[in-house]
Amino acid sequence: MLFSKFFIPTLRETPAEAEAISHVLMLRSGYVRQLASGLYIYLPLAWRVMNKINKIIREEMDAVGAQEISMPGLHPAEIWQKTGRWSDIGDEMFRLKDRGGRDMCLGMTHEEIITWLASVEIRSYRDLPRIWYQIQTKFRDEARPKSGILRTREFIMKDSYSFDRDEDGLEGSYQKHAAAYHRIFARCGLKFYQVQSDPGMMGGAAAHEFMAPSPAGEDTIVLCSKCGYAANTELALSVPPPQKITGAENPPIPPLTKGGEGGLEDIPTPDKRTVAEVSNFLKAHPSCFIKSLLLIGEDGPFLALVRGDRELHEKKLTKIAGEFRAARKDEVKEILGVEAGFIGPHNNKLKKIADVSLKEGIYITGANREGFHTKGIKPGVHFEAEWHDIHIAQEGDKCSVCGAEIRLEKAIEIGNIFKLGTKYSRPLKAIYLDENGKDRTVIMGSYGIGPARIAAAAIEQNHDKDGMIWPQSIAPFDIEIIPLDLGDGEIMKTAETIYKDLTNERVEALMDDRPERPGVKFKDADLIGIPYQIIIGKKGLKEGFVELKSRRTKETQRTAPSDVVKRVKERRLNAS
RNA sequence: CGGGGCGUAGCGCAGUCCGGUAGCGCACACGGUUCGGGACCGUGGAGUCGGAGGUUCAAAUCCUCUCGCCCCGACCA
Repeated sequence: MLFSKFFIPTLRETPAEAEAISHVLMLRSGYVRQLASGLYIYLPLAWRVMNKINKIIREEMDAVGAQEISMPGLHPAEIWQKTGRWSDIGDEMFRLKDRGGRDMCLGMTHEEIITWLASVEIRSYRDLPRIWYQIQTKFRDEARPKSGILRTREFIMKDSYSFDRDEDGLEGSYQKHAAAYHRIFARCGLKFYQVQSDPGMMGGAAAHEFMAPSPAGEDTIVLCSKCGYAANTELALSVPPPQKITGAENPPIPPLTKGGEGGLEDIPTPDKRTVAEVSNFLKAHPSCFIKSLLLIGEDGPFLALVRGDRELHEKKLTKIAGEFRAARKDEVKEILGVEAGFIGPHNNKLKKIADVSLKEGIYITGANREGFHTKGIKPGVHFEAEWHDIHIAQEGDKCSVCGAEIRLEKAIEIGNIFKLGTKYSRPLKAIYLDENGKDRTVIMGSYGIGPARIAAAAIEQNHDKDGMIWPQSIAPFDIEIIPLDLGDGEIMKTAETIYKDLTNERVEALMDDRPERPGVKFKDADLIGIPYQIIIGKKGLKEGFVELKSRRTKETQRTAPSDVVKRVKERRLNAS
């Protein structure tokens, strides 16, 4: 391909609206243009990358026996009404009416549609198992599109769906997908983790996400390098380290009473309400405090208790206690008779859900008395509670499985796998007859990959100050040929010969035949990030060599023009 | 949906507080000199100042409304 004929509108300056590195680089190096918030045009370079990614996905999906189909992007409302999602899903679904006034929507995902197909076509246990997939556009009216192509309102997704006779079958399909996904992401040159995730509104029992670590990621994952525990913080368990009493000038230890048993002591803490304020005032570490949060649940008010140095995990608590909201100021006063800054778990009969980190230790909490905190609180002694892990895992916590220290990383979700069970097959009546002629509901799984996110993650993980550095497997071209002087007959003859030879060898080469100065060509080549460059200049040619340069390492190998094709092929083999 | 920021030439920005003929750099076109890491000189074209309404002799600038884009949070099937 000739650079002069190929549309690569590189930018010298960084566009103002871009923040994420992948976004900045994709704009600057002429890969994408933004049409509107969350809507992007993929220019030729980006589209080549997408096609390479999709090709890898197809190969690996086909290899586990999946079959590609294509479903409509426009759906009738009726089918979404049958599964209840027409009303469960809010503004995120694009809705419209056809000319006959029928409700329609743009597909955000295709569980309903594929299950409809299964319900019509799958009759017998002999028709199972099945895996069907497509690579197709989805529409979601995102509350906040962001980070370039990482979160958009229209995007391409590989989505596959498995249909099995029973749970064992589903487990098999699930593992097939997990294995295929590992191969896909590895082949795309990504660093990634498979982590436990929240099945959420998809319903069903188990779910995992595939996460590419990157500061641009929207998710945080918890990782244990000792036992391999890996989970999204939306559900990750962890064990906070013991409370820090040492060094405290005012430890939460209660004064001794006659019986030798620790009693409670109220200490004045005027106008000190937050953990930070009281901790500062009393010179005691935040882990010596109990944070008491008054919440209003479906069955009335209750207290959520977490240690002062940890945050309440609302999602975890919702799973335990159902929907809730924070109590308003006047409600706190009415229910506990005291301002929010001074409430504590003792002296009241409210239902309490406490974080497991509070099981050990002695604490300071609000005294349920204006301007006072109470010292010497022993959970289990001075108050009773239901115990659960309801804190957000954070750096410094220990692994809940093996006790080793965990670490947290930001990550981009590039794929997910869900065990759906019968959430869709039951309402849509995807039923088969088993060997005994008995009706059974098909067991389903759903599995997604975001090709654009693979591309963005690849850039986030592979770039330097000069631009992108594509993994060989998904690079838009294998190599860029850079003849430095178009006016020099020998340079051009050498460049054209190499270009032709590479093309004959099915190496995809981009030749920068523009009448630009060398500096411009070098800068653009580094920006667009093709993994290898062949630089052909007057000086080298005089001594009989061209330069084969690695974009990543910037290492340059002097090579005879006649050898360069061979060398390139060697490198490609090593890379894959 | 809550909080913040920004809309001026294709791109990056100044000018807005304090109203008075719309500017700079890059890019673009032409001529010349250059040619191994975003060259230099000269000439030139290009702007409904996001939009609507208002105040004023006069509005990019002040007021009201509105649209769009970005960032943080909420949400994320």
